[in-house]
Parts: sequence; C-alpha cells; structure tokens
Amino acid sequence: MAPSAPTRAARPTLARVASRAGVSVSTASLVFSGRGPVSDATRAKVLAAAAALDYAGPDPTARSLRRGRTGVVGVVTEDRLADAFRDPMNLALLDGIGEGFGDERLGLLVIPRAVDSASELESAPIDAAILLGCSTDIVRSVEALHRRRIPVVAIEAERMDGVVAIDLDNRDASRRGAEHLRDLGHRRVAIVTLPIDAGHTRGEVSPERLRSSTAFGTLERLAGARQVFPDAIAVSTAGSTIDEGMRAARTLLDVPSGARPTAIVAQSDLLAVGVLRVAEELGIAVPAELSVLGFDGIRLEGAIEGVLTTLVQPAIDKGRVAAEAVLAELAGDSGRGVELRSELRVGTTTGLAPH
Amino acid sequence: MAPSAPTRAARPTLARVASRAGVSVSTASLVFSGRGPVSDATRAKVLAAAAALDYAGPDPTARSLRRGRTGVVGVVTEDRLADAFRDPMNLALLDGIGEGFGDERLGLLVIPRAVDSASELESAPIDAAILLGCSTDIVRSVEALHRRRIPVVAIEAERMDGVVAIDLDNRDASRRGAEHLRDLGHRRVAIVTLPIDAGHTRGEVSPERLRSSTAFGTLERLAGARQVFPDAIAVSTAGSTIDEGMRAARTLLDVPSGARPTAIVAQSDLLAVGVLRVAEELGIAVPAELSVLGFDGIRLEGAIEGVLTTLVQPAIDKGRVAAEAVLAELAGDSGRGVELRSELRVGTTTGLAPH
DNA sequence: CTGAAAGCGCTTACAG
DNA sequence: CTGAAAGCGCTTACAG
Repeated sequence: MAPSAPTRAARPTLARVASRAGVSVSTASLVFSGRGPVSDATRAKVLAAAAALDYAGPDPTARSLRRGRTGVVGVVTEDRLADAFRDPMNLALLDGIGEGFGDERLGLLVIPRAVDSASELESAPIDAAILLGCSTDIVRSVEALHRRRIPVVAIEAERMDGVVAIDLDNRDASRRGAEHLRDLGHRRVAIVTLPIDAGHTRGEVSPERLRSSTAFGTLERLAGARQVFPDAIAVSTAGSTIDEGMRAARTLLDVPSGARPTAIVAQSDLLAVGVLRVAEELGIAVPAELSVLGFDGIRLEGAIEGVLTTLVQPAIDKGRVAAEAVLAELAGDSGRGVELRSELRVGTTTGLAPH
Repeated sequence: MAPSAPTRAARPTLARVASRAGVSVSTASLVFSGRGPVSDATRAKVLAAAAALDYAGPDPTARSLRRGRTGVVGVVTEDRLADAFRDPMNLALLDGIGEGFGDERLGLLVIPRAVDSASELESAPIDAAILLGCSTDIVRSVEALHRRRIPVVAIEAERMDGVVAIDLDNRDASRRGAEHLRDLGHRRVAIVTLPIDAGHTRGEVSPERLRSSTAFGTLERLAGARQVFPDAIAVSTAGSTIDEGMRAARTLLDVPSGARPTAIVAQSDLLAVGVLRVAEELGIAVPAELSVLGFDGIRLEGAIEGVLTTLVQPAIDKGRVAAEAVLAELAGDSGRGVELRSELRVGTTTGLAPH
C-alpha cells in the first residue's frame, strides 16, 4: 500500500516540511544546508515544521546524488576486517587518517578485498579509496576504481598509473638494518618474512616462490636485507603476529647450534617478539648468542625484556599523508606521492656476533 | 563548463550506454541488475556499449536513492577509530559481524562517536546501525537514528525502546567469578575496572563516581563482583590495555603486604595481564600470594605463564547475532534481543587464599 | 531573501 | 522480452 519500504515508517521529506512551513522546498533546503541567506523568521518556521514532523534532516543519499559526493572514503584492506585491524601498523594508520582528515567529516567504509572483491569495489558508495596492506592482485582493484573515476591512494604498493603512492623506504631501511648486523660481525643471518602470497603460505622462500610473489612490501624488505646478506635464508609466515614469529623461529633456532644463525631479521616487531620468545624457550641468550632485528617500531608494552632493535616507521604519518592526498584529490589537485623514511633504533636485542 | 564535478572526468551514465546500444534505459538497467528477463542479444549489445564507454556499472548513490537502501551498516564505536579496534573483543565482534552477514554484501561504515557525533549519525548513509562498546550518552545517538527510522542494534548497552539489545551476562558472570574466589577463601579482594566515564578517569571508584557513571558494561561487571564482595575496593582505568592494568595494579599491590588484597578481579583479560606483570615485578607469587581473575577469554599468545582464570565470553557470537539482528530488521522482522552467556574457565592464576 | 524549475542517475511498476 | 514514464529526495543555478 504505502510506497515506502515495509521496514520503515514513512520518513518525512524536505518537501513535506516545506509545505507545512509554507515555504518553498528550495528555501527549506537552504535552512538545512546553511548555504544561502535565509531570514530568521523563515528559518524558525522551517525548523518548527521539521520538529513537528520529526524530520531528521536531508536524506544523505539524495544529497549525495545531487552533490556528486558521498562523503565516504573507502579503506580497502587485504584480509577480513578483523585480521586487518589486528596489525598495529594498520591501527596507527587509521589514527593517522583520522588526523589527516581533520575537520572534513569523511566517513570510512572498510572494504575487505576478498576473492571476488572487485564487485564490492564496483558498487561501494565512495568518493575515494585508500588501499592498505596491498599486495595481491591489486591491479584489478585499481582498474575497477579507475573505471568509476574514483581517486586511489595506495600505501606501500607497487607503482601504478593514476594512483597516488604513499611509500615507505622498505628496501633501504631493511638494508640499513642489515648493515647494522653486518657491522656487528654477523655473517650467518636468517630472515623471517611477512606473507609473500595470497595464500599466506609458511616456509622457506625459494627463488620460485619469490618470483611468483606479489607482496610488494615483503619483497622490498627482503631485497634490502639481501643486499647485505645475499644468501640469507628466508622463512615466510602467515601474518604479523607473535605466534607466527614463534613458528618460524622454531624452524630456524631449534637446530644444532653450529647450524644456527647468529642473527635474525624479522620483517615486523611482532614477528621479532615471537623470535625472542623462542630464543628464551631454547635458552639462547640475546644478544650474546643471537641478535634480533625487528621492523615497525610498535609499542611493546613490556612484552619483551630490554628494548627491541628495530626500524621505526612513521606509521601515523603514513595515514595522515594518505588522508591529505585524498583531500587533495577530492579538491581537484592531482596529488603527488610521498616517500616516508624509517629510522634504525638500536636497542638491546642486537650485539656483537658470537666467537 | 561541464556540469560534472571538476575533479572527475565525465562519468558515463546508464542513459548513454543505453543510447549507444540502441535500447531503452530500462532495458539497460535490467542487464546490470539482473532482475528481469533480457534476451542474450540485447544483453550483449548493452555490455558491448558499456565496454566501449568504459562504463563501470550503475552509480551506487543513484541506485541507493531509488531503492531506498544504501547497502551500508554503520558500526558506531565509542572512541576514535584506532582505539576501538585495539580492543581484541571488538575485533572478534567484527569477525562475528562479517560471519553473520554471510552472503549479504553489506558494507561497514565506522562511525566514531565523538563529542559532536550526533551530527555524524544524522548524515551517515546507512540502513542500520550497530552500537559497540556503548556507554556514554548513547541515548542521544539512538534518538538521532530513530528520527531517521534507522534500526539500531546495541551491544551490551542499557535497555532502550526501539533498540534490539545483544546482551552479555556481565553481572551474573562477574558474580560467578567472584564466587570462585570466595570459595577459594578470599576475603580481601580488589577490582580493576574498565573505564567508567567518558573522560576515562583513573582512580578509586567512589560511590559518587559510580552514581554519575554511564558505562553500562563496566557497572554491570562491578555490581556482579560486589554481590559477593560488597566492600571490594575498585580502581578504574582508562581502557582495556596491559599498560592500564599495570598502572592500576601498582596502586593496589605496591603497598605493605598486610594491606594487599589476596585476589584481584580484573574486568578484562588485558587488564589482568597487566596485574600479573606487576605481581611479577614486585615478586608476588601467583596464585600462592595473589589470585588474578580476568574477563573475556582472549588468546594470550604466551603473554603470561600458565593459563589465566577468566570468564570466557562468546565474542564472535555476539557479532554474529548482532549481524543477524540487523538482517532481520532490514527484512522487516522486528528482532528480539539475545542474551549471551560467559563461562568461567579456571586456569592457574587463581588458587587458595594465603594463610 | 524567496520560489519555480531542472536534474543528479538510476529502478520499477506498467503497458505492450 | 522491451520501452515510456514516473519518481526516489534532494540541491543548485536562475530569476525575481
């Protein structure tokens, strides 16, 4: 009977408010948008009518259609929602994005990039998209967004046309970390990597797996470390967690001590903590017998003894800069990319190589 | 000159696709929505025209306006984005929500409830809202949503008209946990609480602070523990983190041993871990000298020795049930609330009271 | 300061 | 199976 959706009581419209107030729809609109001059008396009449009808303000969808803006920015994450937010780096990024938006009231629509996620991106009501933790098959996502003429800002992704890149010096920073270990005399070094494929396969990283990998950040960090230690064995994990660090560390450390590396480069701090836990379990002294290097610079809240040697990345800045790039794109300025720099923080988990 | 927004190249429309394909707009629409019968030949013509024009499919905003649905559900969080997601319970909840939506492709718009957040809620393009970690001043948020005739599902909030409540047995579960301590002979018990006010003030919880508090879940858990230990001192924290647990624990434990409680009830597992850390720092044996009880049942990944005694809550179920309630509301079924139950898991951090 | 008109891009009965 | 028409609820030039 009623033309509205059955789930909702009939919602009052601006037209009904205007008619009750005895003004035109355009005038009523002006009252709510504040974009034009309206006399106090008129404004009061309109507001009174709105209150009487329990009108909640202009319908956001209609306003969006008319204005050509949704006021929403998509945040495209690699995995399922919760996994993406379990990574402290992504949380810092979110903080930064919030900061970067400042007073612009933009909503954040989280879009997990599932297998068939192109479809999700094709129909999400967004003005711009920020791609996070991007690795696998990002190109198709970008194509879908480009067809919709939606500006894209990608964080730590490979270079792509028409995409504003917010980069981290992953390769260079990793190289500097590895040099720190080399300067301490380390020669037998192993690497614990972040996921290198969409399947998050664990295990030794063969040249073949390397070639087929699309995990840009992981590859960059690995390449940097191998600039210093070309033959370093690398073991991949299923994610940046303490557990995963422990799993990988066991395969590297639970071996005859002659075969053990004297240093482990972990591609994240959480992985490094896992390595430290296993070293403790196995009675391997850090840093006397084993040096451990992390990446990220997260707060560890006393999860380890001492201070982790790590590459501190400006995670919040990354988000802030991404948000600013989005704002620039929406304002019609073609954003330029930014490369942010990580700093080596020498803690107590690295020291002179044994012997 | 061009009527479109300056930031975007002119986007092709369905009308242009239809005209190029030589069909009506309605027919072209049918091709993309799949909601009506279209001959293969016609479909092919339309698709070819779309490809030629690089048409990305129907505009989501226009579709939303017409259909009266945005396909987006708001997730209203208490704090800033990142804080909300730092809590492992909220992450589990997100997992559950994703599960509960199943094949319904609903986007999640995160809406941090700031001071002026009513305005945010008033204009967010959403079909329904899920209120998380709700405490302060939730009533105004609900009013704003009700005026918009948007169904609201609230998790662990006080009862409100027109809101589907997904509840946890906070009070009862806390009482059961306290009884476990009482049965072990504990009489001097202290409580470390979650935030009890919007300002996240730390310190002893006076009757006055209690009265002015609006943190529903916190109050429920406190009331449950005090059913067993009416005079237990309570110290509030600024959030569910290990750090905060440590801060509170220091005020309770770093005192002459005669004045020390023999058991601490922490309102979250992270707080409990903080308590355990401080006990270790101070050389207080757990459980010989101090029993520690948590709440939540999160995975602790070896962050503590032994197994935390805690109340395991079905966090994922909470999300799943909330999502199902949203689906029911959108389908026109008025959802009933659900109360979920937590189970006491006795670990190794509680034991007989000393003496 | 106010109003009449056009139109944002689509979907959905309805008729054929 | 296809098309013409109405309309979702608003905002924005434009004219007065």
